[in-house]
Amino acid sequence: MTAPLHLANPLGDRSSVSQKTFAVMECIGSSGRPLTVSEIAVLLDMPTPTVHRIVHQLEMDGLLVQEAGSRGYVPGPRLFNFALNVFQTAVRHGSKHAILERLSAATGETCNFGIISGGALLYADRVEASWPFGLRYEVGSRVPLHCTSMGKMLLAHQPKRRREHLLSLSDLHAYTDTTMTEIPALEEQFAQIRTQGYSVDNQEFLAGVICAAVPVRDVRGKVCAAVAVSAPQARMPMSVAVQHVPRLLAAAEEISATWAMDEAEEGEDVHARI
Amino acid sequence: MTAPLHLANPLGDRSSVSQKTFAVMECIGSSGRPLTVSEIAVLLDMPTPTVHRIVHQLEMDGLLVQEAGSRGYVPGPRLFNFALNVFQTAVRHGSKHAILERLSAATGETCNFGIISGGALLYADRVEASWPFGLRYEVGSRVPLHCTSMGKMLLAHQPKRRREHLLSLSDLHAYTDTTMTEIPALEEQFAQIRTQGYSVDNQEFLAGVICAAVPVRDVRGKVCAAVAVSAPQARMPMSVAVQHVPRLLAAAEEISATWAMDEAEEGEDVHARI
DNA sequence: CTTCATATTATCAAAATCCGGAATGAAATT
DNA sequence: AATTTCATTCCGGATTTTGATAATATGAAG
Repeated sequence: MTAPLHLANPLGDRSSVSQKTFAVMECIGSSGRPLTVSEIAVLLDMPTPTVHRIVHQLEMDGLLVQEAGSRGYVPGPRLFNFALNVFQTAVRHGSKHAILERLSAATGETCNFGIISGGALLYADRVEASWPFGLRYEVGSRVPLHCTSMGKMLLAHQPKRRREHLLSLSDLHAYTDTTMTEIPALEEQFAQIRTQGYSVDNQEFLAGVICAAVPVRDVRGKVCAAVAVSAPQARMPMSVAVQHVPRLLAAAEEISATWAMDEAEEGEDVHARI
Repeated sequence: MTAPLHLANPLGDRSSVSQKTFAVMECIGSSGRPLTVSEIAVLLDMPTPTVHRIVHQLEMDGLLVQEAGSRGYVPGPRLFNFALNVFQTAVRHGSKHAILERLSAATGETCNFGIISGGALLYADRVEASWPFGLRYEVGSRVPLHCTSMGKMLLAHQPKRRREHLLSLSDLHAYTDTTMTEIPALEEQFAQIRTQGYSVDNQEFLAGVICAAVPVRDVRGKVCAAVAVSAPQARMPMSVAVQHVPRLLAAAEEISATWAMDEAEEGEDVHARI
């Protein structure tokens, strides 16, 4: 429970069966070729009997099939079908991504869209600037809430109760010497964030990296996500970051608008759609 | 172990955690809209706490995310990425499908590609004839081995040991009055199938349905899959079905040829590809 | 603002599953 | 035929899973 959430789990935990099972499917999916039981065992560093059990189960479920002739396994029909369905729901995702791309083009920097997920900030979408810049926090990564611009923005707009809960899950680790680790100081900043309408990260998580974030509101006006721009200080000092805020706000507004459209499509009974 | 495999499990067993977990993901994927914990519980007929636990775990793993604002969950970035990978491996699958389409056009009937999977015959691919014909065994379905043309073809070419094992798993259920349920009679037919190079199903599984199948061989010449044509007897009496055999053989040969191409691409160290 | 109905999340002891080393069996390679 | 590699089965101890119950949060209605 007091899990070390510091950074994103790079390949996922593997403590539960489900996690191991998904890891096996992911492994086969990303390799793009038939994999044998023992190859999977090596790639995932798991005991052979365990992999065998999982693969066998997945075969019984129609999720994997043995490539005709060879000994390797490939995604089965049911998995293709599942992948297709997941993909079709991506249209919603699409319009948001396009907005981020325009924002990135306008600012010339990397732009992110984040939400709170699992007690941390999840990079739900991102568009990289074309600049050569080593640091890569990919989509799906999780970063701490208390020392990132999007994290602080979202914390600032949580109900007090939930904010306290979220902060209690964190150890408020000091990643750099500007990281804020005291709750009173953070609360003071949250108030300021609510007033000024944007938040910044002045190298509080990664030395040399500056970010600025604005809130994204849902149909009812509640803050539910954030949009941010990030870049090395050398290229984007704080004064420049702040100048991007109006553009960020415009993009956030556009994203909110896409949700209003979604809303119109819905409204049926649960059973009607399946 | 003595599982009733008669027909395909329509929505999959749900005895293990992994199966339940996948069912939850599948449910969200196929609904195409955000689903809440309790909606999922209703749809899958599972206890709410169980669904809650699974969803929470999936959220932690980055596979699901809570749709900004709402309480419903949608596929997360990691799941999109996975779906993309699974899809990319479909190109390989693609060439086989094109061959089946040509075969279906040439014969004017529904054509299938099947393999043995999980002790039954799995429809790994199929192309439907445009004729109006109610019966639909979709891709991913499993049918018995002992009373289908593809099943008998594949059984006939298994090593004796494995064939005995596969038959022992089956209860040799009599689906129609032409179904063969005696091992000696089946063995006799297997010998005939090996000699004549094709197998037929004379309404042994479904009354009124005729099928003919030929073997597909892997690079080393071993039989590893089957191609079949099927249609209602009214349209395709046995005499007509047998006339399609040369076309079937040609298609099987084409499919084998695509594997020879695959083979050329492979041959690297396991670690090189991930 | 308070109350009520509904949905979500936490708890916990019993029960079932999972685990993986070791042994065995099958198949490819030399 | 011998050798090596890979796949599969076994099995009892350890860990996880389970789901009824209860506490809590949310949102609507009064």
